[in-house]
Amino acid sequence: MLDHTFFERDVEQVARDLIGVSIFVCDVGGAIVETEAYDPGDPAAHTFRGPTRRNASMFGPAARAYVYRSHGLHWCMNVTCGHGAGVLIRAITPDAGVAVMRARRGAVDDRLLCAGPGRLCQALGIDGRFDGLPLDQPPFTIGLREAEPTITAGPRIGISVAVELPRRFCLDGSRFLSRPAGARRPRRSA
DNA sequence: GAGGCGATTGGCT
DNA sequence: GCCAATCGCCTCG
Repeated sequence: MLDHTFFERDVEQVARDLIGVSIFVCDVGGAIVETEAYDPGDPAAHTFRGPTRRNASMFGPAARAYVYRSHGLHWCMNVTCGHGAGVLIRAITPDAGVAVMRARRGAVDDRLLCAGPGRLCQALGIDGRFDGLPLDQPPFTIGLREAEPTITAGPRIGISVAVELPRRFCLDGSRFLSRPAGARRPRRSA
């Protein structure tokens, strides 16, 4: 189990070190394969302009969930690192509870079950009620990674400022990324 | 108080 | 490739 000191480090390092870490919600989940780092000095971050009602949990304790609604209909989850910094979890491998994931997501290709922040939250049943919850307590379970992964860094997805900063981290060779490592535009086929 | 827009996704052309 | 869905948050007046 990762303790809070893991999350209270440089946010880019946390984002790298989360690749390969398993995350479950009520025993549904898998290994993280794609993350993005955000901090308050970053124009692309929700916390760039200081605390607001929405981003309050990002300014709270580290090692908690920051869950926000995107485009009015999707939920996305970050891991908080304290002081307005956090790591967006963009994709995991569907390892445990795949039948539950398929039921929640509808009949889709398994590669797309958790390939994207909105898809991932839908598959794990994460919504606004999870905002601010500690990650080291139920319904969450965080597992240690088994081996040192090979990681590729590249530009983040879906932002309009600070687009060139290489703050997206992907597990090399994963089939479950929201789009290929290093790419700059959303995956089209789906 | 009003208007614009988004750390997305899925469907249609 | 383009665009709608959908609504809360944020900015500005």
